[in-house]
Amino acid sequence: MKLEQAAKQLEALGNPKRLNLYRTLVRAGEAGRPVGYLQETLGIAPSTLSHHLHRLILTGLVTQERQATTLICRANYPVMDDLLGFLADECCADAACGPAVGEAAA
Amino acid sequence: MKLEQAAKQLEALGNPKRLNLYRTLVRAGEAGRPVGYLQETLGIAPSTLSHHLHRLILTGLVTQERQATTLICRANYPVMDDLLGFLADECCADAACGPAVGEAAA
DNA sequence: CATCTATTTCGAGAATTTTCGAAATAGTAT
DNA sequence: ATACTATTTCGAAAATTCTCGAAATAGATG
Repeated sequence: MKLEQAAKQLEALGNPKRLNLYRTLVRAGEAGRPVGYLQETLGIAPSTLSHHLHRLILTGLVTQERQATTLICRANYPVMDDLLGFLADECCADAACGPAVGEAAA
Repeated sequence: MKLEQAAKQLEALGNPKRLNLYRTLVRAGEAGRPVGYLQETLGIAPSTLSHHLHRLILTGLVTQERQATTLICRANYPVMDDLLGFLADECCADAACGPAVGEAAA
């Protein structure tokens, strides 16, 4: 996985509307969801949804399959797994990777 | 983890320069890296780097610690883990998808 | 205090994204 | 072919992001 592509995918997910859309598909699983259903559920204009969907599809995160006049959208799990792997993979690759205790803003 | 915050974090990572920056920190581990080192490594103007760093810090993905005049930057692993969890968590929650049935939040 | 290094803030121009309505296209059925 | 539903493409306005140089700030040291 190249950095450029990972960035594209993260950018695609980094918009609330698109993330919500993608999550809906992730939860839908193999069944997928038709574009029309997504449009009603998310409450955005058809042209706007189409635009967002297109971006998700370009990155490979979502696929579509035609069923008559309806387009079924599905989350592409392997692509998501690759992306998650990319993020987690090189943890501490350049250091002695200890247990990473969280001094986070708790 | 709220959708809005996850989107912010993904958006922060969804820029090649920032993703590269973040990856450098992830690989650096607990040692972290000083801003100046990052600036040279990534080859961008100090003000630009500062801007990107600020965005990463706002989302919680990166933390800073002062050491004299130098600022050490570190990846905040727990935050990344939360984000990865958010993405993977609800896989197929609305479908028959095997073992992913621990969800009571939604 | 003057000065040096490290980093951020300010201000602004260029590029990109987001949004939507209107019009176009894909597919089905009559 | 005509009509109908589902979805995309086009065109354009508003908002946001990205970038950098110049000036400002934080902290250490002489």
